[in-house]
Amino acid sequence: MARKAQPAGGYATGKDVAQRAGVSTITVSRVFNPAWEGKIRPETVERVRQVAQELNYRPNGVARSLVNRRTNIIAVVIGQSAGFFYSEILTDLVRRIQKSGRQALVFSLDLYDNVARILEQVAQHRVDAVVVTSSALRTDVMRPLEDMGMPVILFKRSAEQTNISGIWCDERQGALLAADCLLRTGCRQIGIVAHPHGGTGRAQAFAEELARQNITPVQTVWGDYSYESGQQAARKLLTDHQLDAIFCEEDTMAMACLDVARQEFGLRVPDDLAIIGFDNNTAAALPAYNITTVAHPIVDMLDALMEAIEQVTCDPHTPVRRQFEMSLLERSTTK
Amino acid sequence: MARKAQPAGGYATGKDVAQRAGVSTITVSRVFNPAWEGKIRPETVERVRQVAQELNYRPNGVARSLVNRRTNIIAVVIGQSAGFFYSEILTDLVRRIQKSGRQALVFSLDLYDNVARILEQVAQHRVDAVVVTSSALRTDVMRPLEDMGMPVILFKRSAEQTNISGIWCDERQGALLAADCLLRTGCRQIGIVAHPHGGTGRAQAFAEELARQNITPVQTVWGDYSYESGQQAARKLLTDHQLDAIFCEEDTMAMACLDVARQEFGLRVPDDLAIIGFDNNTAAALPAYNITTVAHPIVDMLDALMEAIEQVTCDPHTPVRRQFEMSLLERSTTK
DNA sequence: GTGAAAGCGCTAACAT
DNA sequence: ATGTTAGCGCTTTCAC
Repeated sequence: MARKAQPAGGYATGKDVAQRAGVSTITVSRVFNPAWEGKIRPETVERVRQVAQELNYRPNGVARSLVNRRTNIIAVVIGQSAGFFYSEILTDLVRRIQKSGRQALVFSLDLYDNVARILEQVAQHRVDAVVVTSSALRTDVMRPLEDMGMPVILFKRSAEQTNISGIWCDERQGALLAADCLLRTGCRQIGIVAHPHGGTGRAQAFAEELARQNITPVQTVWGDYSYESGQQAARKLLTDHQLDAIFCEEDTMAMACLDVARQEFGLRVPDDLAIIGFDNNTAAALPAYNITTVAHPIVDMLDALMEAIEQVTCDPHTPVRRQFEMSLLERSTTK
Repeated sequence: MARKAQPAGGYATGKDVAQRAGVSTITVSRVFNPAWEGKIRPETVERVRQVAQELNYRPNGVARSLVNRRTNIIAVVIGQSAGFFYSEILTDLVRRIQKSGRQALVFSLDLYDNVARILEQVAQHRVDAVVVTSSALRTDVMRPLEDMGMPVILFKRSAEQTNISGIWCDERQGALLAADCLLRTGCRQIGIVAHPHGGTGRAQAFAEELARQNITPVQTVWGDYSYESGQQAARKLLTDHQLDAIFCEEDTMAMACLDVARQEFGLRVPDDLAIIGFDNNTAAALPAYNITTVAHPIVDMLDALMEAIEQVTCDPHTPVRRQFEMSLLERSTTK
């Protein structure tokens, strides 16, 4: 095979192909550009393709991006408290992006301190848009990107306080659904597991709704969306009080509560204790958990996101903003 | 703020900064190049940085890549039967890549037919290396990349039949561990859930080890690594036969077996039925499942992968190949 | 310490 | 239907 036909060190270029095929570089360019389909003499196309194959030539996407001022790359920034939820969303999102003819450059934030550096990398890459799913990220951190004029789309995190593009849910409304469910089924001694600066306002909205019905949450304890923090939260709540319900700001913590309640406190769920989570993780839907939870209409949201990407890559200066409603999935941890 | 100082439509360039700072473009380039740190008069640096900030200037990574012949991007190709396993690996991997100063361009394969097209995109992007974790991908599909001279590293999938770079496990040895465990604890009526063309040889090695001890598996049924396929497999096995153990080629299916055995057949695990999985999913480790499983030394493997990336980006023509041993995590689904 | 010229690989605009 | 010219934004010589 003609494996070694390229110039040492690098890849074959359009010029290499052009010379060997006896045409100009622009002709090679056109052969590999769908827009010129059919506007080049078939035998020329044939010859160019032939030589290209011999040389293992592929158009250099980097050079193309430079000229076209479009990379066809979407940056996807995911948060550190990924848990089960974001990693699922991630693969879905990547597939959608791929299907739209683009590619996903994925960034994962684990610590606060390097966020600026990472966003700096995003900025330098001249991606066509940035999708941010990390709810732990304060919006002002994204200012450098916005100031550059790089389109930012917040996904599945509140964008209410800003005028950036965003696809999010009315999480207060979701929290109301949870509160209603518990109150409706007779729960009165209610504990809450919340993130100290989750910024989602889920627990707050939940507590407010209880208050409207003259119920005060027995206790609120903190968790960081990890399974372990959920365990500790549950131990604390169930040791200190005689509860009949726990509301968790996130499913992974709800799963931990369920395990602790059953295995460590011998409670029957939902008879002795009801548990409601938030987010509809894949894992929470497993039969051994089957957690009642407040769910995002994730498919619709992804549809909206892809539309937003399409829009925003055409006109970066008009933000696309859509809010969705949440729904309650009543499974087996509530009556 | 000087938000609108850029030329219409695009981003500020080094030239823009140079003009406004009264220097040449090359000086701007140097100010933003770490290698020139300290070799430029501090007041020049100061002035350039000042103007750059006013203009929201960032060096154009695309242009840099074109000149440097390095994108600092690693392509990561993940398979369709992602389940819980790959999505976790993915976020870990992305973080590692990030920490090494590179970025991850993620591709997800869902259907067989567009694989070639997707790999074509990978090829055009001039990524510094390609990491392939999809075990459903036949190695010959990667030939175009290799022929181009683009470094491919197989990760967590057998690379034994090839001479491509790879980081993988001795899955036969892993399967032996599972077989030993079941036989040692007195299991004799053993069912198997395998992937018809998983190509991992896990079930085969498992069966061979049983044979060495004069045991024949009662039945082998097929699953595609999904939870649902695991359910069906379990129903079939447990309806047809009186088993005392099931070996699953993958954890998600083992979880399904556990649920079906407990909830639909009223079996006690591990007393009535032992279950062993493979891969050590995060979900399989949850207390409500706590599946005994054959695990990859995933941290070591990621370390090795990052080393391999480092190597291969320097010298693309010397493959880096390492095989690891697997270990048995005895949890609560075996005696 | 800084600059001028050339070129990375490609394509838009204008020829022919 | 194909070629020429110029330039995308940056960096690498080689000068000064």
